Amino acid sequence: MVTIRLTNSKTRKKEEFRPIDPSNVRMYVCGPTVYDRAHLGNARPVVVFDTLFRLLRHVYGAEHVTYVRNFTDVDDKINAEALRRQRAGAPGTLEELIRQRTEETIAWYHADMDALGALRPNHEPRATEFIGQMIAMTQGLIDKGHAYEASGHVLFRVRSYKDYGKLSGRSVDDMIAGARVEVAPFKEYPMDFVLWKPSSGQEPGWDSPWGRGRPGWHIECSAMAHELLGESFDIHGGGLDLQFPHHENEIAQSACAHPHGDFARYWLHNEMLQVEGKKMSKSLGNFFTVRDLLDQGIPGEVIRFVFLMTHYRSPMDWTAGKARQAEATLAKLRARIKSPDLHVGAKAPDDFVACIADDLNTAGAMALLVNYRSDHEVAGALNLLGFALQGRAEQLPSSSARALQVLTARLALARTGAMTTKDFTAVDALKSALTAAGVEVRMSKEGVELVPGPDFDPAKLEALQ
RNA sequence: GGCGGGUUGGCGGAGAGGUUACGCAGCGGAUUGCAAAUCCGUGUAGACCGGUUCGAUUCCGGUACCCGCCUCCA
Repeated sequence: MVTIRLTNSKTRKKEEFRPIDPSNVRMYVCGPTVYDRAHLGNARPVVVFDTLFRLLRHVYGAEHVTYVRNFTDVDDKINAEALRRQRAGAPGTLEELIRQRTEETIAWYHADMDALGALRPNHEPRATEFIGQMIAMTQGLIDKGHAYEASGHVLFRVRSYKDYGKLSGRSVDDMIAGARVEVAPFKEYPMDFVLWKPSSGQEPGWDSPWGRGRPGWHIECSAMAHELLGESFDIHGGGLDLQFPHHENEIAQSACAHPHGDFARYWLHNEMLQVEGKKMSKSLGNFFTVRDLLDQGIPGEVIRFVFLMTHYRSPMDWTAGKARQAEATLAKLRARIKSPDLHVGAKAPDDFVACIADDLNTAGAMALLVNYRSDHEVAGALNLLGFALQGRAEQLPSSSARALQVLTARLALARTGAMTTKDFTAVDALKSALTAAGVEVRMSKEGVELVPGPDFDPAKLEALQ
């Protein structure tokens, strides 16, 4: 059995991973708020935890791992977008427009993350499907004295949980001293946070013991994790930005609601993404979505490869240069696998698995990968990381494949002739036309080989026939 | 202001208290009609200052700089 070691944010140490139940390893990862296209930063945790998911499946068996990632579909940004559409003349009630918006965003999200080669989690619960559980949990917290009702809101009583701040290494007093947010007047204590809040007529709402309202953000993850994974589960993941306050609040709620459970035993946080050395933000104008990159012709697997080149606990800098290098490296790796069909089920080499099992050291694993000499090792490693074995060349439409065959033969013939006549003008003309179509021309003693490159243009190629 | 993280060769980026990381680029060579691709060879880097040690880039302390979270955007 491979030993997996993970850096647990809870203890700040790299620890050996021991699942509660090896026949059902359970992981929860915070998913997106579905109000708009996922930006590149949203994709990092998806790729990181997809890698962990694949590793767990490799070690414990695919049917023995349960991965849950939620969709937050109750949020003021969604409401705002729906309202904007209604004002712009879109037909339907606000509720319908909200539903429409979340449905369409989830479809985008799926399409974009599929393109990155991320497996779908076993469960993708939507907050709106678990309102009942959230209300029950909130009521339970009130009953136990961990929460209170004030001005139509229900608030969590932070001082009732002694370990509050432990995960993020903050003391409650320090946070109050440095707080920059205005404190709502109905709070008993400045750090108390909302479990339930009232909804106006326009806002989506559900009936509750505290009137028509909607849940606060943090309670959904606690309620859904409990419902789908139980009082105690193995891994909870998300971006470092969520460590405080989101995860801190999840722990407080869950620990108080289910004092006999551990909630999550291992907490994993991925560092943030930057773009060309700077934080990606709308104000800096370097903000872009996964779809933007895909539309620019950067394949999803290249994005995935770039992400894996950096360890998940280091800030990752997205640069155009890295994308180019990743694309070239990936193409080279593929070129080594002469017969992809023979390696469909190839297992990753032991040292490769061990490297990834060591706190997801994907960057180190990449170094091993580029040095494997056998097809089978390369294929196994690519399989584990979720890369297809077939590159662009094998996925060509049949018309392009035929054109390549024809042109290979023609070039070889012209070259053989030129060898004797010493007149290479025709050969060179064909070669530059092929290069212009994005095809790499390889000529050696063994013969002629045409390899479509990243800029391959099937139309130009077929025109040459 | 509070809390956390980082600083490795031209670039990217790991591990390990003492032996070449690795990749890309560069340079030299082989090969090639010319190229490309490929193959071979080539780089003693570790922010700064102390400490521990026979020995530190790796451990400890401090300094500087950078970054993130605490605030809509992850």
